[in-house]
Parts: sequence; structure tokens; C-alpha cells
Amino acid sequence: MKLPERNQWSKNFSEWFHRVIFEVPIYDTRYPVKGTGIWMPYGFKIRQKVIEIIREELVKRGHEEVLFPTLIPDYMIRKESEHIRSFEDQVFWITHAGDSLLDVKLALRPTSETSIYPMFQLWIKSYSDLPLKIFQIVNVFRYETKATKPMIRVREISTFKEAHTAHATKEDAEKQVKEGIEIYKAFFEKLGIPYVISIRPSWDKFPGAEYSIAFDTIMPDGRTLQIGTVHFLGQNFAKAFDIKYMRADGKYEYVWQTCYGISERVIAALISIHGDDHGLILPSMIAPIQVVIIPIIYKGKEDVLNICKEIKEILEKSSLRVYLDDEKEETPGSKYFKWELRGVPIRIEIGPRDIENKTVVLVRRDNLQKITISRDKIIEEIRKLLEEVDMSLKERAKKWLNEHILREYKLEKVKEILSEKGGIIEIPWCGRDTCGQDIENKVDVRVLGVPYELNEKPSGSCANCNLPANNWIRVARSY
RNA sequence: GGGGCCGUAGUCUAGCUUGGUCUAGGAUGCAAGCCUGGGGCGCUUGUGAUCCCGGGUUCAAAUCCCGGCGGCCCCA
Repeated sequence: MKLPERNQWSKNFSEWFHRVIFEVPIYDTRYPVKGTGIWMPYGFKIRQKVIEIIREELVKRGHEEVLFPTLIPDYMIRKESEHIRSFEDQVFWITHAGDSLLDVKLALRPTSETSIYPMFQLWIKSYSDLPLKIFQIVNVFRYETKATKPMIRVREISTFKEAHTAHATKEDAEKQVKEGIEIYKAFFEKLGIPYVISIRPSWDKFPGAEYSIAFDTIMPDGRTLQIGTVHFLGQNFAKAFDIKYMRADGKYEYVWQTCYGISERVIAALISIHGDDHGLILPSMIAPIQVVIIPIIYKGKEDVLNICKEIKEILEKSSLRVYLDDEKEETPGSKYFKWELRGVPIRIEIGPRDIENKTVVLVRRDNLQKITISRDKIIEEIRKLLEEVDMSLKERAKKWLNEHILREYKLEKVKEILSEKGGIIEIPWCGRDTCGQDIENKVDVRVLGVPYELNEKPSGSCANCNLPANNWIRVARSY
């Protein structure tokens, strides 16, 4: 069997994506409210695994999980002016209870800063209460006006992980920003999702933040997707919500804050980036089913099934997630396609030939290579193979990302490259906001920002205005 | 922000321009049976559609018009 291709996957990504999430099924978009969808059992399991990983990374670093109400009273959401100004048009309001008009209308949270920080104000008394590091995983609502897209641009974000922290000093808070970034790096590393980190331009930072740092990845069609953000809030919200603490010397000071978020866009990225024309390929850590067993039953050789059951038990004892597809009416070939679509990393085929030779056939999902191994080596062989598949997925994704990040000095070329193959282009930039926005308009791109953690600077002049360039700026067509 | 396309069984789609032949055709799926089984088996039978919703025009609307809801795409 030849290597599965990635033609549909890249050239017809939108179609590929819709087909896969519908047919697997992962997510049903037929619910009659625009920009919403249903996590189907298999998709829900993938989502669960992703949530487990991020939760573990946060808890490991001293974050505690909480759960806030969905509703935010009008006067509260308005406390930080820049924040509300930016979200105003996107807020869903509850104005009525039955027929009666509410005295205070209630917002469905578009994000939770304004619901959480009034409580911070009550909880934080002295420096010994700091740092305070919490997170929640909730749904948030944003009335998107542009075309919605399943998991990528939705009106009900169903999986919004938001962390919120408060600190005694600016230094502590900025250290927290770095920790937030480390958490996300570890998280994406585990999912095998490659990324670039950029400091968002001032005109695109989180409303109410001092600055924002964002993770972007590149989707199969070459457009970038923001998959994580970390914000330094300074004392903006602390002042708006009067969050003060008493220092050791008895004086009061406003806290310094950060927040960072991730949504189901990560899941969209996960299933897209590792896919091919046959469907999903899931990293073993995420795969709801890591190994699927397909019995090849010929008439009069029904004992194949018994061996399959034995092997299933052996593998389960070794903590693998195994499924035996013993459906009688379906042919093996049809099962292969089905489980490939669903991204199960390893398939075991067992037929009469294998029974006779005490072997099994292992097929890895990424390249469909078949190997025949002796039955008593099955556990170590599968463990090894899972690791190899994970590794090659990660490497392929990384390679693909790197191939789609280029440097360019001429704006006309930028436009050309982005229309042809998409990706991210780094161009020399003078550092002025007006010039950056000018580039956005001229080339029809989104400025992602300047590279985070890159010390090297461009020489020469800005690609747009010819003033001396003082940094690289990343641009892309984005979701 | 601006523009375009579309909505017919669970899914994809024909029919719409030129209203009547549509009792809405096909594929796929689903169900039953036979036959099969190491890459989407085959055959038979069956099942499944308020033609997105509301209004209008007309003797007559899936088809034309208006509004709504929903989906997709493109451009600066």
C-alpha cells in the first residue's frame, strides 16, 4: 500500500475538514443555531484527552481549577473600558426572564475577566494571598459577525480554558507570563502541534492588556490559526476592579495580573495538522482507541475471533486502549477505511494465516506500512510502533511548518507567496504601528507580530517605508 | 467592511433558467436475505423528503418574487 496522499488535505482543506469532522464523527454542525455544534462521542473523547493534558500542565505548576457563573451583570462587564469597548458588539445579552424585563441585564460571558476579578477583589487581602493562580474550562459566547466555521470561528466557544493570575509585583507577573508560555509549549509539544510565538502588535493585543503574546500554527491550506494567547494585564484590571493587597510594610498596592487562554481551536489544529487524505491520524496520547483489531474471518475458521479476544485482553492489561471490531457484516477492507478515517494509530490484522504461524500483522496509520510479527512480542512491538508513529507525526508537522515560514524583503513578493502557498512571512519592519497597519492594508494580511525569543534583528530598511528596520514582523493570511 | 453562491430522504446530488410530464430521479447510508471475507465485495428486496421556514404571484410553485433562518466561497 502506498503512502496516503495529502492532496485533498491541503488543496481542498475546507472540504476535507468538514468531511472528516462529520464522517468520523467528531462534531455535528447541524444544530440550528449559527456558530454552534455538537461534540459527538468520539470527538468528545478527543476533547477530553486534550483537556486532561492542559489541566495536568496547569495543576503541575500550581494552578487551581475553579468554576465561575456564565452570567455577568451589565455594570460589571463595563468596568474596564477598553475591554468592554472591544467586546461590546459581540456580547449576547439576557434582558428578560419570562415576560418581565430584568433590572440589570446579564451578559453571557465572552471571556471571564470581568466576572473573576471582582471576586479577586474579595479574596485578596494581603501579600500572603499572592500569587493567586486559578483556571477554569468553560463555554463562552461571542456573537461573531463574520462567517462561522466549526471549532474555528464559533459563537459558543465550548472549550475555553482560561487561566487568571494575580501577583504582588510587576516582575512576578512578567515571570508568570513566561510560565504561561512554558505551559503552552509543553502542551503543544505533547500534541505534536508546531507553532510560532509572536508578540502581538499593539493594535491587536487583548483588550485591557499591556501586551499579548500568541501562539500561531499553520493550517493545511496555509492560513494561520491562533491557538493560544498569554496576556500581561499590568494593573489595568486591578485598578478598574480595585484589587489591592497589603504589603508587609502595611501599605496597599494594586496587584499585577496575567491571563492566558486556549480553546477548541487547538482540537481543530490537532486533527487538521496530522491528517491526510484518508482522514485523521491521532497521536497515541490523544487517540480514544490506540489499537484496533480487525479479525479476518474465513468460513470454518471462526477461531480467529478467540485469538483476537485473547490479544485484546493482553493489550488491555498493558494499559492500551484497544477496540476489537468484530462486526460480522462488514468486510475487512471497509473496516480499514473506517478506522483510518478515525485516526487509530495502529491496526492489528489477524487471519487464519496468522493463527497458523502464531503471528499478527501490524499496520501503522501514518504510512500504512505492514509488518508481520510474532505473537509473543506484540506488546513491545506495539509500544515501539506507537512511539515511532508519534515521533514521525510530530516531525512531519514541524517540517511542514518550517517549510511554510519564509523571509522576504519586498512587499509585492509577500502578496504573491501568500496567495500561492500561504504560510508565514517575516519581513523587516521599522517598528511603527502606522506602518504595520499600512502593511496589513496594502498586502491584505494579518500582522501576527514580532518574533518572541528571537534576538537576531534584520539589517537594512523596512519593507514598507524604507526607514531603518529594527525588527522582523510576521505576516500571514489568518483565520 | 464589501461582493457572490447555495438550501431537495441521515449524507451527496438531478430537477429550477422556460411553473403543469414530479405520484420529486440517482448515488450513498440504513434494514432484511443470499453470497462473501488479507483494502471501501456483489446481487435481491425494503426504508427513508413538511422540496429550510413564513408570506406573495398564479387555475397551478421544488421551480418566480419578498422577508427570515441556516450554510459555503471570494475580495480589499
